[in-house]
Amino acid sequence: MRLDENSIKKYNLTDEEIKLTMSSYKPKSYKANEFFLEEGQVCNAIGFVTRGLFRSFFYDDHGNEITTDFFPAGTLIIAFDSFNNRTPSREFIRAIVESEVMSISYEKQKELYAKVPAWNQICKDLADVKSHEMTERSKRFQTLSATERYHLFCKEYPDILQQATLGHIASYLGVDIATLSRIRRKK
Amino acid sequence: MRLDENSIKKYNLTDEEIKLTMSSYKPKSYKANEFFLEEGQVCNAIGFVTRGLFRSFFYDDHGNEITTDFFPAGTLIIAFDSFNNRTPSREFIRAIVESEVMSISYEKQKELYAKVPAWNQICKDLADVKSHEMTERSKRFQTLSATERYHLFCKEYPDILQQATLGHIASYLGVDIATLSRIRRKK
DNA sequence: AATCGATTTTGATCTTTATCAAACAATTGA
DNA sequence: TCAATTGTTTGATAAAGATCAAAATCGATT
Repeated sequence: MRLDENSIKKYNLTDEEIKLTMSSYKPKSYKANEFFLEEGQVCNAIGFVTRGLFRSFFYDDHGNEITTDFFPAGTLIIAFDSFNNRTPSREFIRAIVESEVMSISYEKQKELYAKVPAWNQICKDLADVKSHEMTERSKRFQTLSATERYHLFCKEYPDILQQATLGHIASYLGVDIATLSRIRRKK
Repeated sequence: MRLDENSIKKYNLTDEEIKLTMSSYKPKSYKANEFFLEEGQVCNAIGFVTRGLFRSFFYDDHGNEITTDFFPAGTLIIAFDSFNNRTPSREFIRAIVESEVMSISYEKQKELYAKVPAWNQICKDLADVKSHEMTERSKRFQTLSATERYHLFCKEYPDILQQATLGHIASYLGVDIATLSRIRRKK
């Protein structure tokens, strides 16, 4: 989920509101492999990735890590369900490389809702974007082969391609590691 | 997306608000194969299915109909992207059997926002539910075989199983028709 | 009841993807 | 720098799923 200066403009925030928003966010650094969120925790913050790359994943029945999403710089990092419903997350979110995040706690976020009304709309829109993204992702599984999904991934996320391992990408695309290795070679 | 009396209770609507809401919805009947929404139209209404079954679909590059969702009684029927962004839909929504829908226009919906504040929260929550559903759907494509996806579908939607064709379900699950026929036989 | 169209099943075959195991390469930390 | 770990490639083989075409079934209509 991407959030940048342009996309925020249309909400016409006042300088005061922008200041309030900015001061609510705190920067934090993450070493490679450090967790933004561990399984079983309630997701207590929304993070805005300013540098680096994260991924979210869970363990399937066979104990394999299944990557569900990547969070490069410029995107929001959040365990949606856990954050919204205040329930323990069944996912991990972990830095792939050294990263930096501006984050805001659940409580601060609630305060912002009251002080900066536009935030309600922003969060509604974020939920819409998220559901759109997930719908597109499902459509690809419905209609594309493993090879096609991989090529689309390469085109869309050339940056992630450099930093994530083959294994991360394979599980994200729902393909076996060995198979993805062969797909990659053929290009 | 399901919406029933129980799920609506937590918003503590006043009698007045409930009356306003109810009077904003108009019933409409659909014959089998009639369209709730045709491709290229802007989705101008949210519908609440009271009877019957709908499905949404689009055409892929080879001209095949790809079913993206089913809408049985008790669920909301809406082309999310189109409705929210006021853009022409790339999907069709069509009745599978004779059906009935309570629907509200985009404009009326906007009015409700103003008159019944809780509707903002309801719609935010609906977006959250939608993104949750789509995330789960993606996870299944990532981790389950065609057979496993089909069995889960049978368990979760025994009613749809009776009314939709094999072809509808096959494309929904991302499986070839012939393959799904064989999967079904083996059970 | 006969017919038309749509849907489903089936057989034969081909392609894609998974599995298992081993070798190889890269990375990290002592 | 040298293990030790982690990640990637490769080969052989099996299983899953797609494709094509024909036959069978089902429903609705005349």
